[in-house]
Amino acid sequence: MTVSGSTTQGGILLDVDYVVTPDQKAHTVLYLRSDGKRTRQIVDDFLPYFYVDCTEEQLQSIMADDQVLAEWFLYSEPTKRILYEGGQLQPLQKIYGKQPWKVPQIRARFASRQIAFYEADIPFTHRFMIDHQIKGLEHLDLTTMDSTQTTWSPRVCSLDIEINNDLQDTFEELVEQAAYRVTAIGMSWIADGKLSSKAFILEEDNDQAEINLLQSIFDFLWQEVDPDIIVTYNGDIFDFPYLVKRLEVQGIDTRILSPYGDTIPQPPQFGNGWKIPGVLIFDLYKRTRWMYTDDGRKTLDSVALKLLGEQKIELDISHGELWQQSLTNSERMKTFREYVIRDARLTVQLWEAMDMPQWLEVIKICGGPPGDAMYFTERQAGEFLVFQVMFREGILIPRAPTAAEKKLRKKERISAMGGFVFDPIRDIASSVLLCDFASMYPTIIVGHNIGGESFRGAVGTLKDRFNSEPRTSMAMMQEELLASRFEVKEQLEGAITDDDKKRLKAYSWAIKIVANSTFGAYNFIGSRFYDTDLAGTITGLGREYLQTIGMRVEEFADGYKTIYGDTDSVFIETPLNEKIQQLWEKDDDSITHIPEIGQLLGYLHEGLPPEMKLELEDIAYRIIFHKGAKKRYAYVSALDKQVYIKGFEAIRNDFSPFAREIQEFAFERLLRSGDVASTKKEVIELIKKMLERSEDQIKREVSTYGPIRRNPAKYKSMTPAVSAFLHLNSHNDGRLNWRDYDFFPFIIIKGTSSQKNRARHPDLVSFDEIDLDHYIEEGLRSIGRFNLPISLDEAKGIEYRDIVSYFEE
DNA sequence: ACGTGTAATTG
DNA sequence: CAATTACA
Repeated sequence: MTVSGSTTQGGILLDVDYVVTPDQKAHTVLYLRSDGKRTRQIVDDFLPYFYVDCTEEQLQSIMADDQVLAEWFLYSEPTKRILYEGGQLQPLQKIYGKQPWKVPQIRARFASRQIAFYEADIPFTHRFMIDHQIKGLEHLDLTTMDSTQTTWSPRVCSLDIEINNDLQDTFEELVEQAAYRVTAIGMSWIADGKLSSKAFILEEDNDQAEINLLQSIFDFLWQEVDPDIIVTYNGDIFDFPYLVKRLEVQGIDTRILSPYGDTIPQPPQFGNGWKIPGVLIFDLYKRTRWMYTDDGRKTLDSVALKLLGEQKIELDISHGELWQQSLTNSERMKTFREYVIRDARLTVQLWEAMDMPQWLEVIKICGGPPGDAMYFTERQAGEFLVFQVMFREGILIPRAPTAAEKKLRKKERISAMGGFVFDPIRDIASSVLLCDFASMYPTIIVGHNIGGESFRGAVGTLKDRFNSEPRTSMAMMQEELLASRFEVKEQLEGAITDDDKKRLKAYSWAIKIVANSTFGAYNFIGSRFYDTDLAGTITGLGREYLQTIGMRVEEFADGYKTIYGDTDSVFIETPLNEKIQQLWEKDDDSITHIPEIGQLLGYLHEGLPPEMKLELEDIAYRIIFHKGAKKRYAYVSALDKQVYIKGFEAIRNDFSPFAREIQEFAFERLLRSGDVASTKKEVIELIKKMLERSEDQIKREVSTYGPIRRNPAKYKSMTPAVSAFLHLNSHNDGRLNWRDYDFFPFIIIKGTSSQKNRARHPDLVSFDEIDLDHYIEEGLRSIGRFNLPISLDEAKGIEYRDIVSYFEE
């Protein structure tokens, strides 16, 4: 390992990239933040390689008659690696070569000779991270190539451009020509916890002024702000492509967009975003999918309103016109400046509000190159950590499936069975222990040494399907994650400052994400680790353990009963009424020592692998089930006295807030009082009061959101939300685009025909049109389902318009 | 573009 | 019944 021309001992690894030398060799570029300064280092002796299953002699004779191969090839070495499937040690040739991008072409020459190859589909920069066992965004020592954990936090800066246009065109149309002047650029950045903003505004309407503006912006960005991360809102489809194009139009070298001034920005590839070597870039819009906003859209304003609570500033004219007026009117200039700064500030504030710092923790844990890992899915992050462990242990990373293989998998797949769910045996119960397995599937994987290396096949007893040697990569990875999560939890208990707590919580969250995401990969057709038999064995073990626990509860002592459970949880009814009553009456939420609980948990742990831990999650003073329906319950905690609702309509976003409030109130009253008759009265009182609210408030509360997932024409069965969109669109001459909405708000208006004919956008509904009966019934219907006699008929004593007339008839 | 299990509504 | 959704 040689770092050529190294001027530094090391630093925070911001990203990895590579350049090609004139003799067609790949040199790795490490981008670092070293003692606060930006620096890059070249590694000149890390080469692309992969493994082939043949002898040295074979390799030589192939090389002799294959010109393409010989040209790429540099040297080879005999080696041994463990095969992922079956875990056998295999002698192989490790072959090194020149250009990384030629690997697919080179491996094909072995495939055509029926020679097996391995790890020929790991991208070069990924290979670098894995082979050096290093982590991004952590401190990298260049002399030892070791990563160490730091508490470093990046400098984040937002970038937002304005152009002289009324934005009637689509982003694509604007970018196509880049015909309009850049009139302003806003930046907002956080350094040492302090937020600063700056607006650069074009003050004259001529080319030279625009050129000067564009140049000064990047001087300022790289000299003064010096960001590690540039964050935008829609920057991938607008700000970056527009800027690059506009720089070209004005004859400015696009390399000013690089902190080193010598590389050009790279457009998105494989679903990534724009890249500028040396700085990380992220478009926040990418993470707003399926976010609930008030108007159902995902503009910066809608998302900022939702997450930052900041109201939109309404402009009476377009951005372009505002800029034009600002050239001669200082008041307008002030407004324009405020507007530019505001958008930049909101964008940088969203970075935190959208929990992006937490995702940086995932990047650190998984060890992927930060520029790519920024765009990883949770599964990809989990898999990358497995790659890191596999390399360390000398196990070959399985090949990614081709498109054809994925298609075949989809066709032939027999999905693994999932978790087991108990039928609730009560409508209502008290003194119930809510227990669950901590990280159930990860602990099963560790406890049984599960993985492709040890799997003997889906035959025989579940517990006997895995060899104990070799230790699998998945089990090792999960074991390490469980240990570090345990460590973080201990640190968290000792943490004093809010900053430390926040950092540790983010880290703990990230570990959990990475651990949990890998199990699902076994059942995912796109994964390298796809194996439904293996997945089925894990879930099968889970079902076995859960059912055993369920039975053991009742063997423990009289009065203990399993009344419900789902996948990794058991709800245990106990005879501890007096002690739990005492807990309930205590003001704080600490657990008074109840020896029976400890004894029960001890009893339940007998026979479990040591890694598996059944934990007491909460104690329900009272709990309600809808008998016969799984995954639905509500309880009040004897510890923190809060009401928790799971699965019911009261927490479902496809029910109106109006109906949800009715159900939530009913649960709240019933759980606390335990009295059906008084609850019933109180619910009726509540509905009366709700109907006395202002028309505006009621209208807001009956507005419900439904998703628009595809082109409305492609729906076989029209949902109210889609039909409300079509209705609104017909009032806008068909100009609306369904893609602008993730969730579309609608209100059902009075009438007798089907809902799809009565769904309207709230703006097109007057209060008198609202079908209030529909919404009251929605609320009452869900209460009626408690199996507790609060029926619809009884509740019809409510006095209000239509129901009054119903009684008069 | 991690997984399965489940309940509910609409037409 | 199928289609659709959102939850655990």
